[in-house]
Amino acid sequence: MPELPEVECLTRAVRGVLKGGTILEASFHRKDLRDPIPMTEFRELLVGEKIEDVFRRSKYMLLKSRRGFGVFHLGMTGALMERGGEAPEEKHTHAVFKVLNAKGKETFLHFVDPRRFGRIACLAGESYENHAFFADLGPEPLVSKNLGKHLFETSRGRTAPVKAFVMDARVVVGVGNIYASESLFRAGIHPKKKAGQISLERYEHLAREIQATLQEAIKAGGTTFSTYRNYEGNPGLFVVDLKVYDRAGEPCRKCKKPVRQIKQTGRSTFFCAFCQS
DNA sequence: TTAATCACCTGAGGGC
DNA sequence: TGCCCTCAGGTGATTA
Repeated sequence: MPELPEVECLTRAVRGVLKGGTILEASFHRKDLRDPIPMTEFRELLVGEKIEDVFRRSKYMLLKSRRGFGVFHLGMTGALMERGGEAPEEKHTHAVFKVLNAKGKETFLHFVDPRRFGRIACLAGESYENHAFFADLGPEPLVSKNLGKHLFETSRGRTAPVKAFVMDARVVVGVGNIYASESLFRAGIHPKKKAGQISLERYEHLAREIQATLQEAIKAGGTTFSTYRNYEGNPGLFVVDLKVYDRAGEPCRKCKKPVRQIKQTGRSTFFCAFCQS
């Protein structure tokens, strides 16, 4: 499932193809995903325009043209893959973009999303920061130099469990269910501990582990479960390094006691009751 | 304001 | 083999 590392890997791949290039055609095979797709506006803002940049904010990938931004979110099962032709190769191919890359070669990008939790949107103008998608977002964990202090200060007075707290994109972006469980395990913090009761020292430790976990996942090409595929259509490799996620009942990699699974705010949480307090 | 719950959606997997 | 049910989770809306 795409989280920040997967979107970062995708963004880097798409940047290599599309920055300095042009979208020649945009074909949409359905009118809506999570939201209606603004097909006409998307074509007006991006088709035929030079793509000046491709970048990521939170779990969104943005394409910048002279006239505005294309916005992609992969939701739960989304993927954007390079393909040799225009014809959909998969059942849930919802959009196909014919692209002329910066080197003058034609290629096709297919947006595939079986569960349709993804999003294709566009924004007119020169800035995106004030749009509803982005206005309330917290800092980027990979570039924030004072993430631990930020988490500590933001959490004062909060009674929500720390796992729900770090998954809140208004607090810090990009920490999804997998990496929240993994980072808390690595920092030795129990996922049910109240966010407001955790010390600055422990938040600084957690911040380091969030950053390290995300960086390692990016290096490995992202995490894969049943549906995630990267830009080339291949699975990510980070699943082999997961310490607790999806390992309920298996021995903890530190103490050998069984990893436990609980539900928190409707999500599965995996942790070691002996290593995390 | 904060926290919890629900809906959206489809495929995988288990039980019968 | 086929049907039914449950589960998975990012995000935004709704409720408490």
